[in-house]
Amino acid sequence: MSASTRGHRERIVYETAQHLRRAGVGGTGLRQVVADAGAPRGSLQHYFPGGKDQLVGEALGWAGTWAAARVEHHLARMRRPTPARLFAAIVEDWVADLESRDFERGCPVAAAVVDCADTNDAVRQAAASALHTWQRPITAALVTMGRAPRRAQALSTLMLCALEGAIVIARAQRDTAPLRLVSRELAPLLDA
Amino acid sequence: MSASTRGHRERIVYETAQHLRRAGVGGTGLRQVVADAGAPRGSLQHYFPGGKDQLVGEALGWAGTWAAARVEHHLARMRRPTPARLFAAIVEDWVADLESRDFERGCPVAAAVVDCADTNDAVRQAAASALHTWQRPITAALVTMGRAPRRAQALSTLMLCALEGAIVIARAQRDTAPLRLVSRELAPLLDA
DNA sequence: TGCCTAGTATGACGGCTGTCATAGTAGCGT
DNA sequence: ACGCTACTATGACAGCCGTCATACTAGGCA
Repeated sequence: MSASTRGHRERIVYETAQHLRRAGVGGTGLRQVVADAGAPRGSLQHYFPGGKDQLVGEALGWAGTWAAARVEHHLARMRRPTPARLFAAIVEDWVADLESRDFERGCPVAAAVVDCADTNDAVRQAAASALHTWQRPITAALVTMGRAPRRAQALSTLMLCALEGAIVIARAQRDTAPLRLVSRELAPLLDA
Repeated sequence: MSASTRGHRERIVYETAQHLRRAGVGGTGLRQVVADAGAPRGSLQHYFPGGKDQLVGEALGWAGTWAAARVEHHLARMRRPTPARLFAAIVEDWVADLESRDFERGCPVAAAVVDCADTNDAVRQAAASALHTWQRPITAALVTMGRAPRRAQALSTLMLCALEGAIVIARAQRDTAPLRLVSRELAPLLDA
């Protein structure tokens, strides 16, 4: 397996995730994905014999892993981390992304859930798994900050709910104010 | 305009909204919509010359109006309303809907944003407008409960963000726990 | 009676979708 | 040199999509 071919596979997964963020599952065409990835069309049936479902599933897996890595990244950079500061850092990532790309892209997990939760259980499970991958390091960090495990779980769930909803509303309004608002409003509750 | 034909138009709009909730914009086929609405296909180009965009826009408008009516309904039934109690009532609507329909349907506004925010500005504006229609009575109610206008606006935004995100996550996990959680966790903050 | 409008019916159109069958190439191990 | 594997290439397939053109029916109104 040469380096370039492995590159093809990874680039297809990455590009799929980006397409999901822009147009959802139904709006993501596989021909367009491989074209944007600079990969040959034949790679699709070679690397993803499970078809679109497999590809979308891997894209969600990649997104979850990436999001978890961002959480770790923020934690590593903080001198005195608190739940609210962690949340603010995650939110700031999204503010920057939305503003720099003109609200083009949302969360791929939300896109998959909205399009497939009722019609495609494999994709729904992949979305749930990605969410879990994302939430786990947040919960763990809150525990190290002194919260009881149950409490940490509740607070990280609250963070993700507020964040996902704020992303949707921010894109609808083309305004990042909702994101900043949830970060600010939840801060005292998170650090209490 | 006879009663039955007006019924056709309204039923098409309603059925479109329900399809949006299940499969998003891309997954909603117009032939299927009119079939489920019990309406003739010809009604589509007669009532909605603007095509799918117009239809989706009207479906979002209907959804926003319906949601606002639910808010008023809850307020009318409460003896001593508080922000947290209003939020709990709205959340309970969604818990009941998700549980009774096996997590089939989410929020049509979120579906439209996720699928079209980048590719279809008319639909995006309709979604923003529906959100506004929904939020307005909430904000107004918070003002009558004694919050300053700015504060009421912030709190109602927080409510909708947490709610929309919790719906997405609940559908991913097929579990209404996130909805109940945001209702419980935000209560002290809302009623503070 | 006769027009005019509202609503319905139906078929066709081009385009895009995911999937599959088939054939081809490159390169490495033996 | 041979064969095997990894990967690429390409065309065809059926199916659904939104849209449009065209023609039909019924009912009110003059």
